Amino acid sequence: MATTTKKGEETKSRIIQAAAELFERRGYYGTGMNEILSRASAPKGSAYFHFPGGKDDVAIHAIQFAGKQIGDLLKAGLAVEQNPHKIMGVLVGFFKMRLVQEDFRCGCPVGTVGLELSGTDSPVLDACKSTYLQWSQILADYLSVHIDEAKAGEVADAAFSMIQGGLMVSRINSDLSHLDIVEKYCTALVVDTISGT
Amino acid sequence: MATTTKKGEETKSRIIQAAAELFERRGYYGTGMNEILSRASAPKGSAYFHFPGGKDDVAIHAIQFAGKQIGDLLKAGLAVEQNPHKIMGVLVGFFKMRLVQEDFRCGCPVGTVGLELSGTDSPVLDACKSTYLQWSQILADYLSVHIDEAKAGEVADAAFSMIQGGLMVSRINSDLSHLDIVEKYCTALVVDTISGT
DNA sequence: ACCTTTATAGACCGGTCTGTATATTATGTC
DNA sequence: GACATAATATACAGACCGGTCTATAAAGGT
Repeated sequence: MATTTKKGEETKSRIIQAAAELFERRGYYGTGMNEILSRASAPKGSAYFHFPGGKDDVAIHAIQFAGKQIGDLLKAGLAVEQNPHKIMGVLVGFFKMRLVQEDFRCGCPVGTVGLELSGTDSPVLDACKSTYLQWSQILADYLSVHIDEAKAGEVADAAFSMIQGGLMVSRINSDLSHLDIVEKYCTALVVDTISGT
Repeated sequence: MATTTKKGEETKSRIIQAAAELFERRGYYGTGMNEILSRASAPKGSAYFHFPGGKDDVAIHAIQFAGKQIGDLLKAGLAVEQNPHKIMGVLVGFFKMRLVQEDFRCGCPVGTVGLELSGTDSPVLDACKSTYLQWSQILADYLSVHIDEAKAGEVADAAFSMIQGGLMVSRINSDLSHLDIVEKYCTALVVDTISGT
């Protein structure tokens, strides 16, 4: 009786992964269920079996999946690089690599969907919000080792906003220069803060 | 033999305005022609008469319209406030007001559409790019009065990215705090740059 | 007033959207 | 192997998509 089968779980995660990629590229409204399923090589019946809540259900899982993935990469990067002078280079460098690798068709897996749904009460938007919160917290935790907690949260939010903005503008312009500049001033912000200006 | 009528121009601009509002709220894919026309109280025949290029044609005009509108407001704000310590407060304050007034359902009329179409060769994306360029240039021109031109361009791009990022994050979170922090650090950036740190 | 052009009006087209229904096939337990 | 359930497969439904078409109405020039 029961217990989910291995094949079922694989199909489910294939759908989530395909959805995450497409939502990141073209947003919520620009991505169709049929396209997701075609990319995941899964039939419609499987989708609505694994995700009875429909497109929203898929989108929530996709956002959470992508959010955790990037969150883990951020944590890993921060753990490796202890030098505050270089830490922003690591973070921004990670996003620059993503941009180039995917020909500026992706960047942040949350931003586009979040903007499209902003101001609504969609549960998908809630998933976007909590993903942002997670990422900010990771950065704040790192900074709180060097400075007091309140200041760390503020600087983390500032750096997070800057990176998000640079990522968006660079992506739209198909040009890394904005992200380069953000990296530079973000580094200055962190260094100045830690050295106590 | 020719000369466009007044009524025609009014319909056309009503369509552009309705489109600009909807594209800003829900992006390119989330906005339908029928919805635009219903909001503009215009029939389909008028739309495809004034915009033979279809949805893309409407979107380009909408982006350009909204871009010029905001550009003019930026110019006006910068002209009134000559104190560099306050200038970022003026700019960010303008966007904060927009967010609150529209219940976080709008923010930047270019960002969402730009992200959805990023990495494509859509002419709509081109309109987004050149709008961003215009805005950056306005800010750079203001700063170049106080500092040399190269530095002004760089700082303008940094401030522009920061504001865009804060605007996006604040909009998604339905919370002005990120934009508040961005305003603070953006002011510091401009002041430090002008005073020559 | 007449006639050309501009503009409006909306029915209509093929296609795609999300989601449902139902039949069939794997899968795991006993 | 029998049996229940997990999972797949696909046809289908109704709404909506962007866009075309033709007919009609308003406006301007002479």
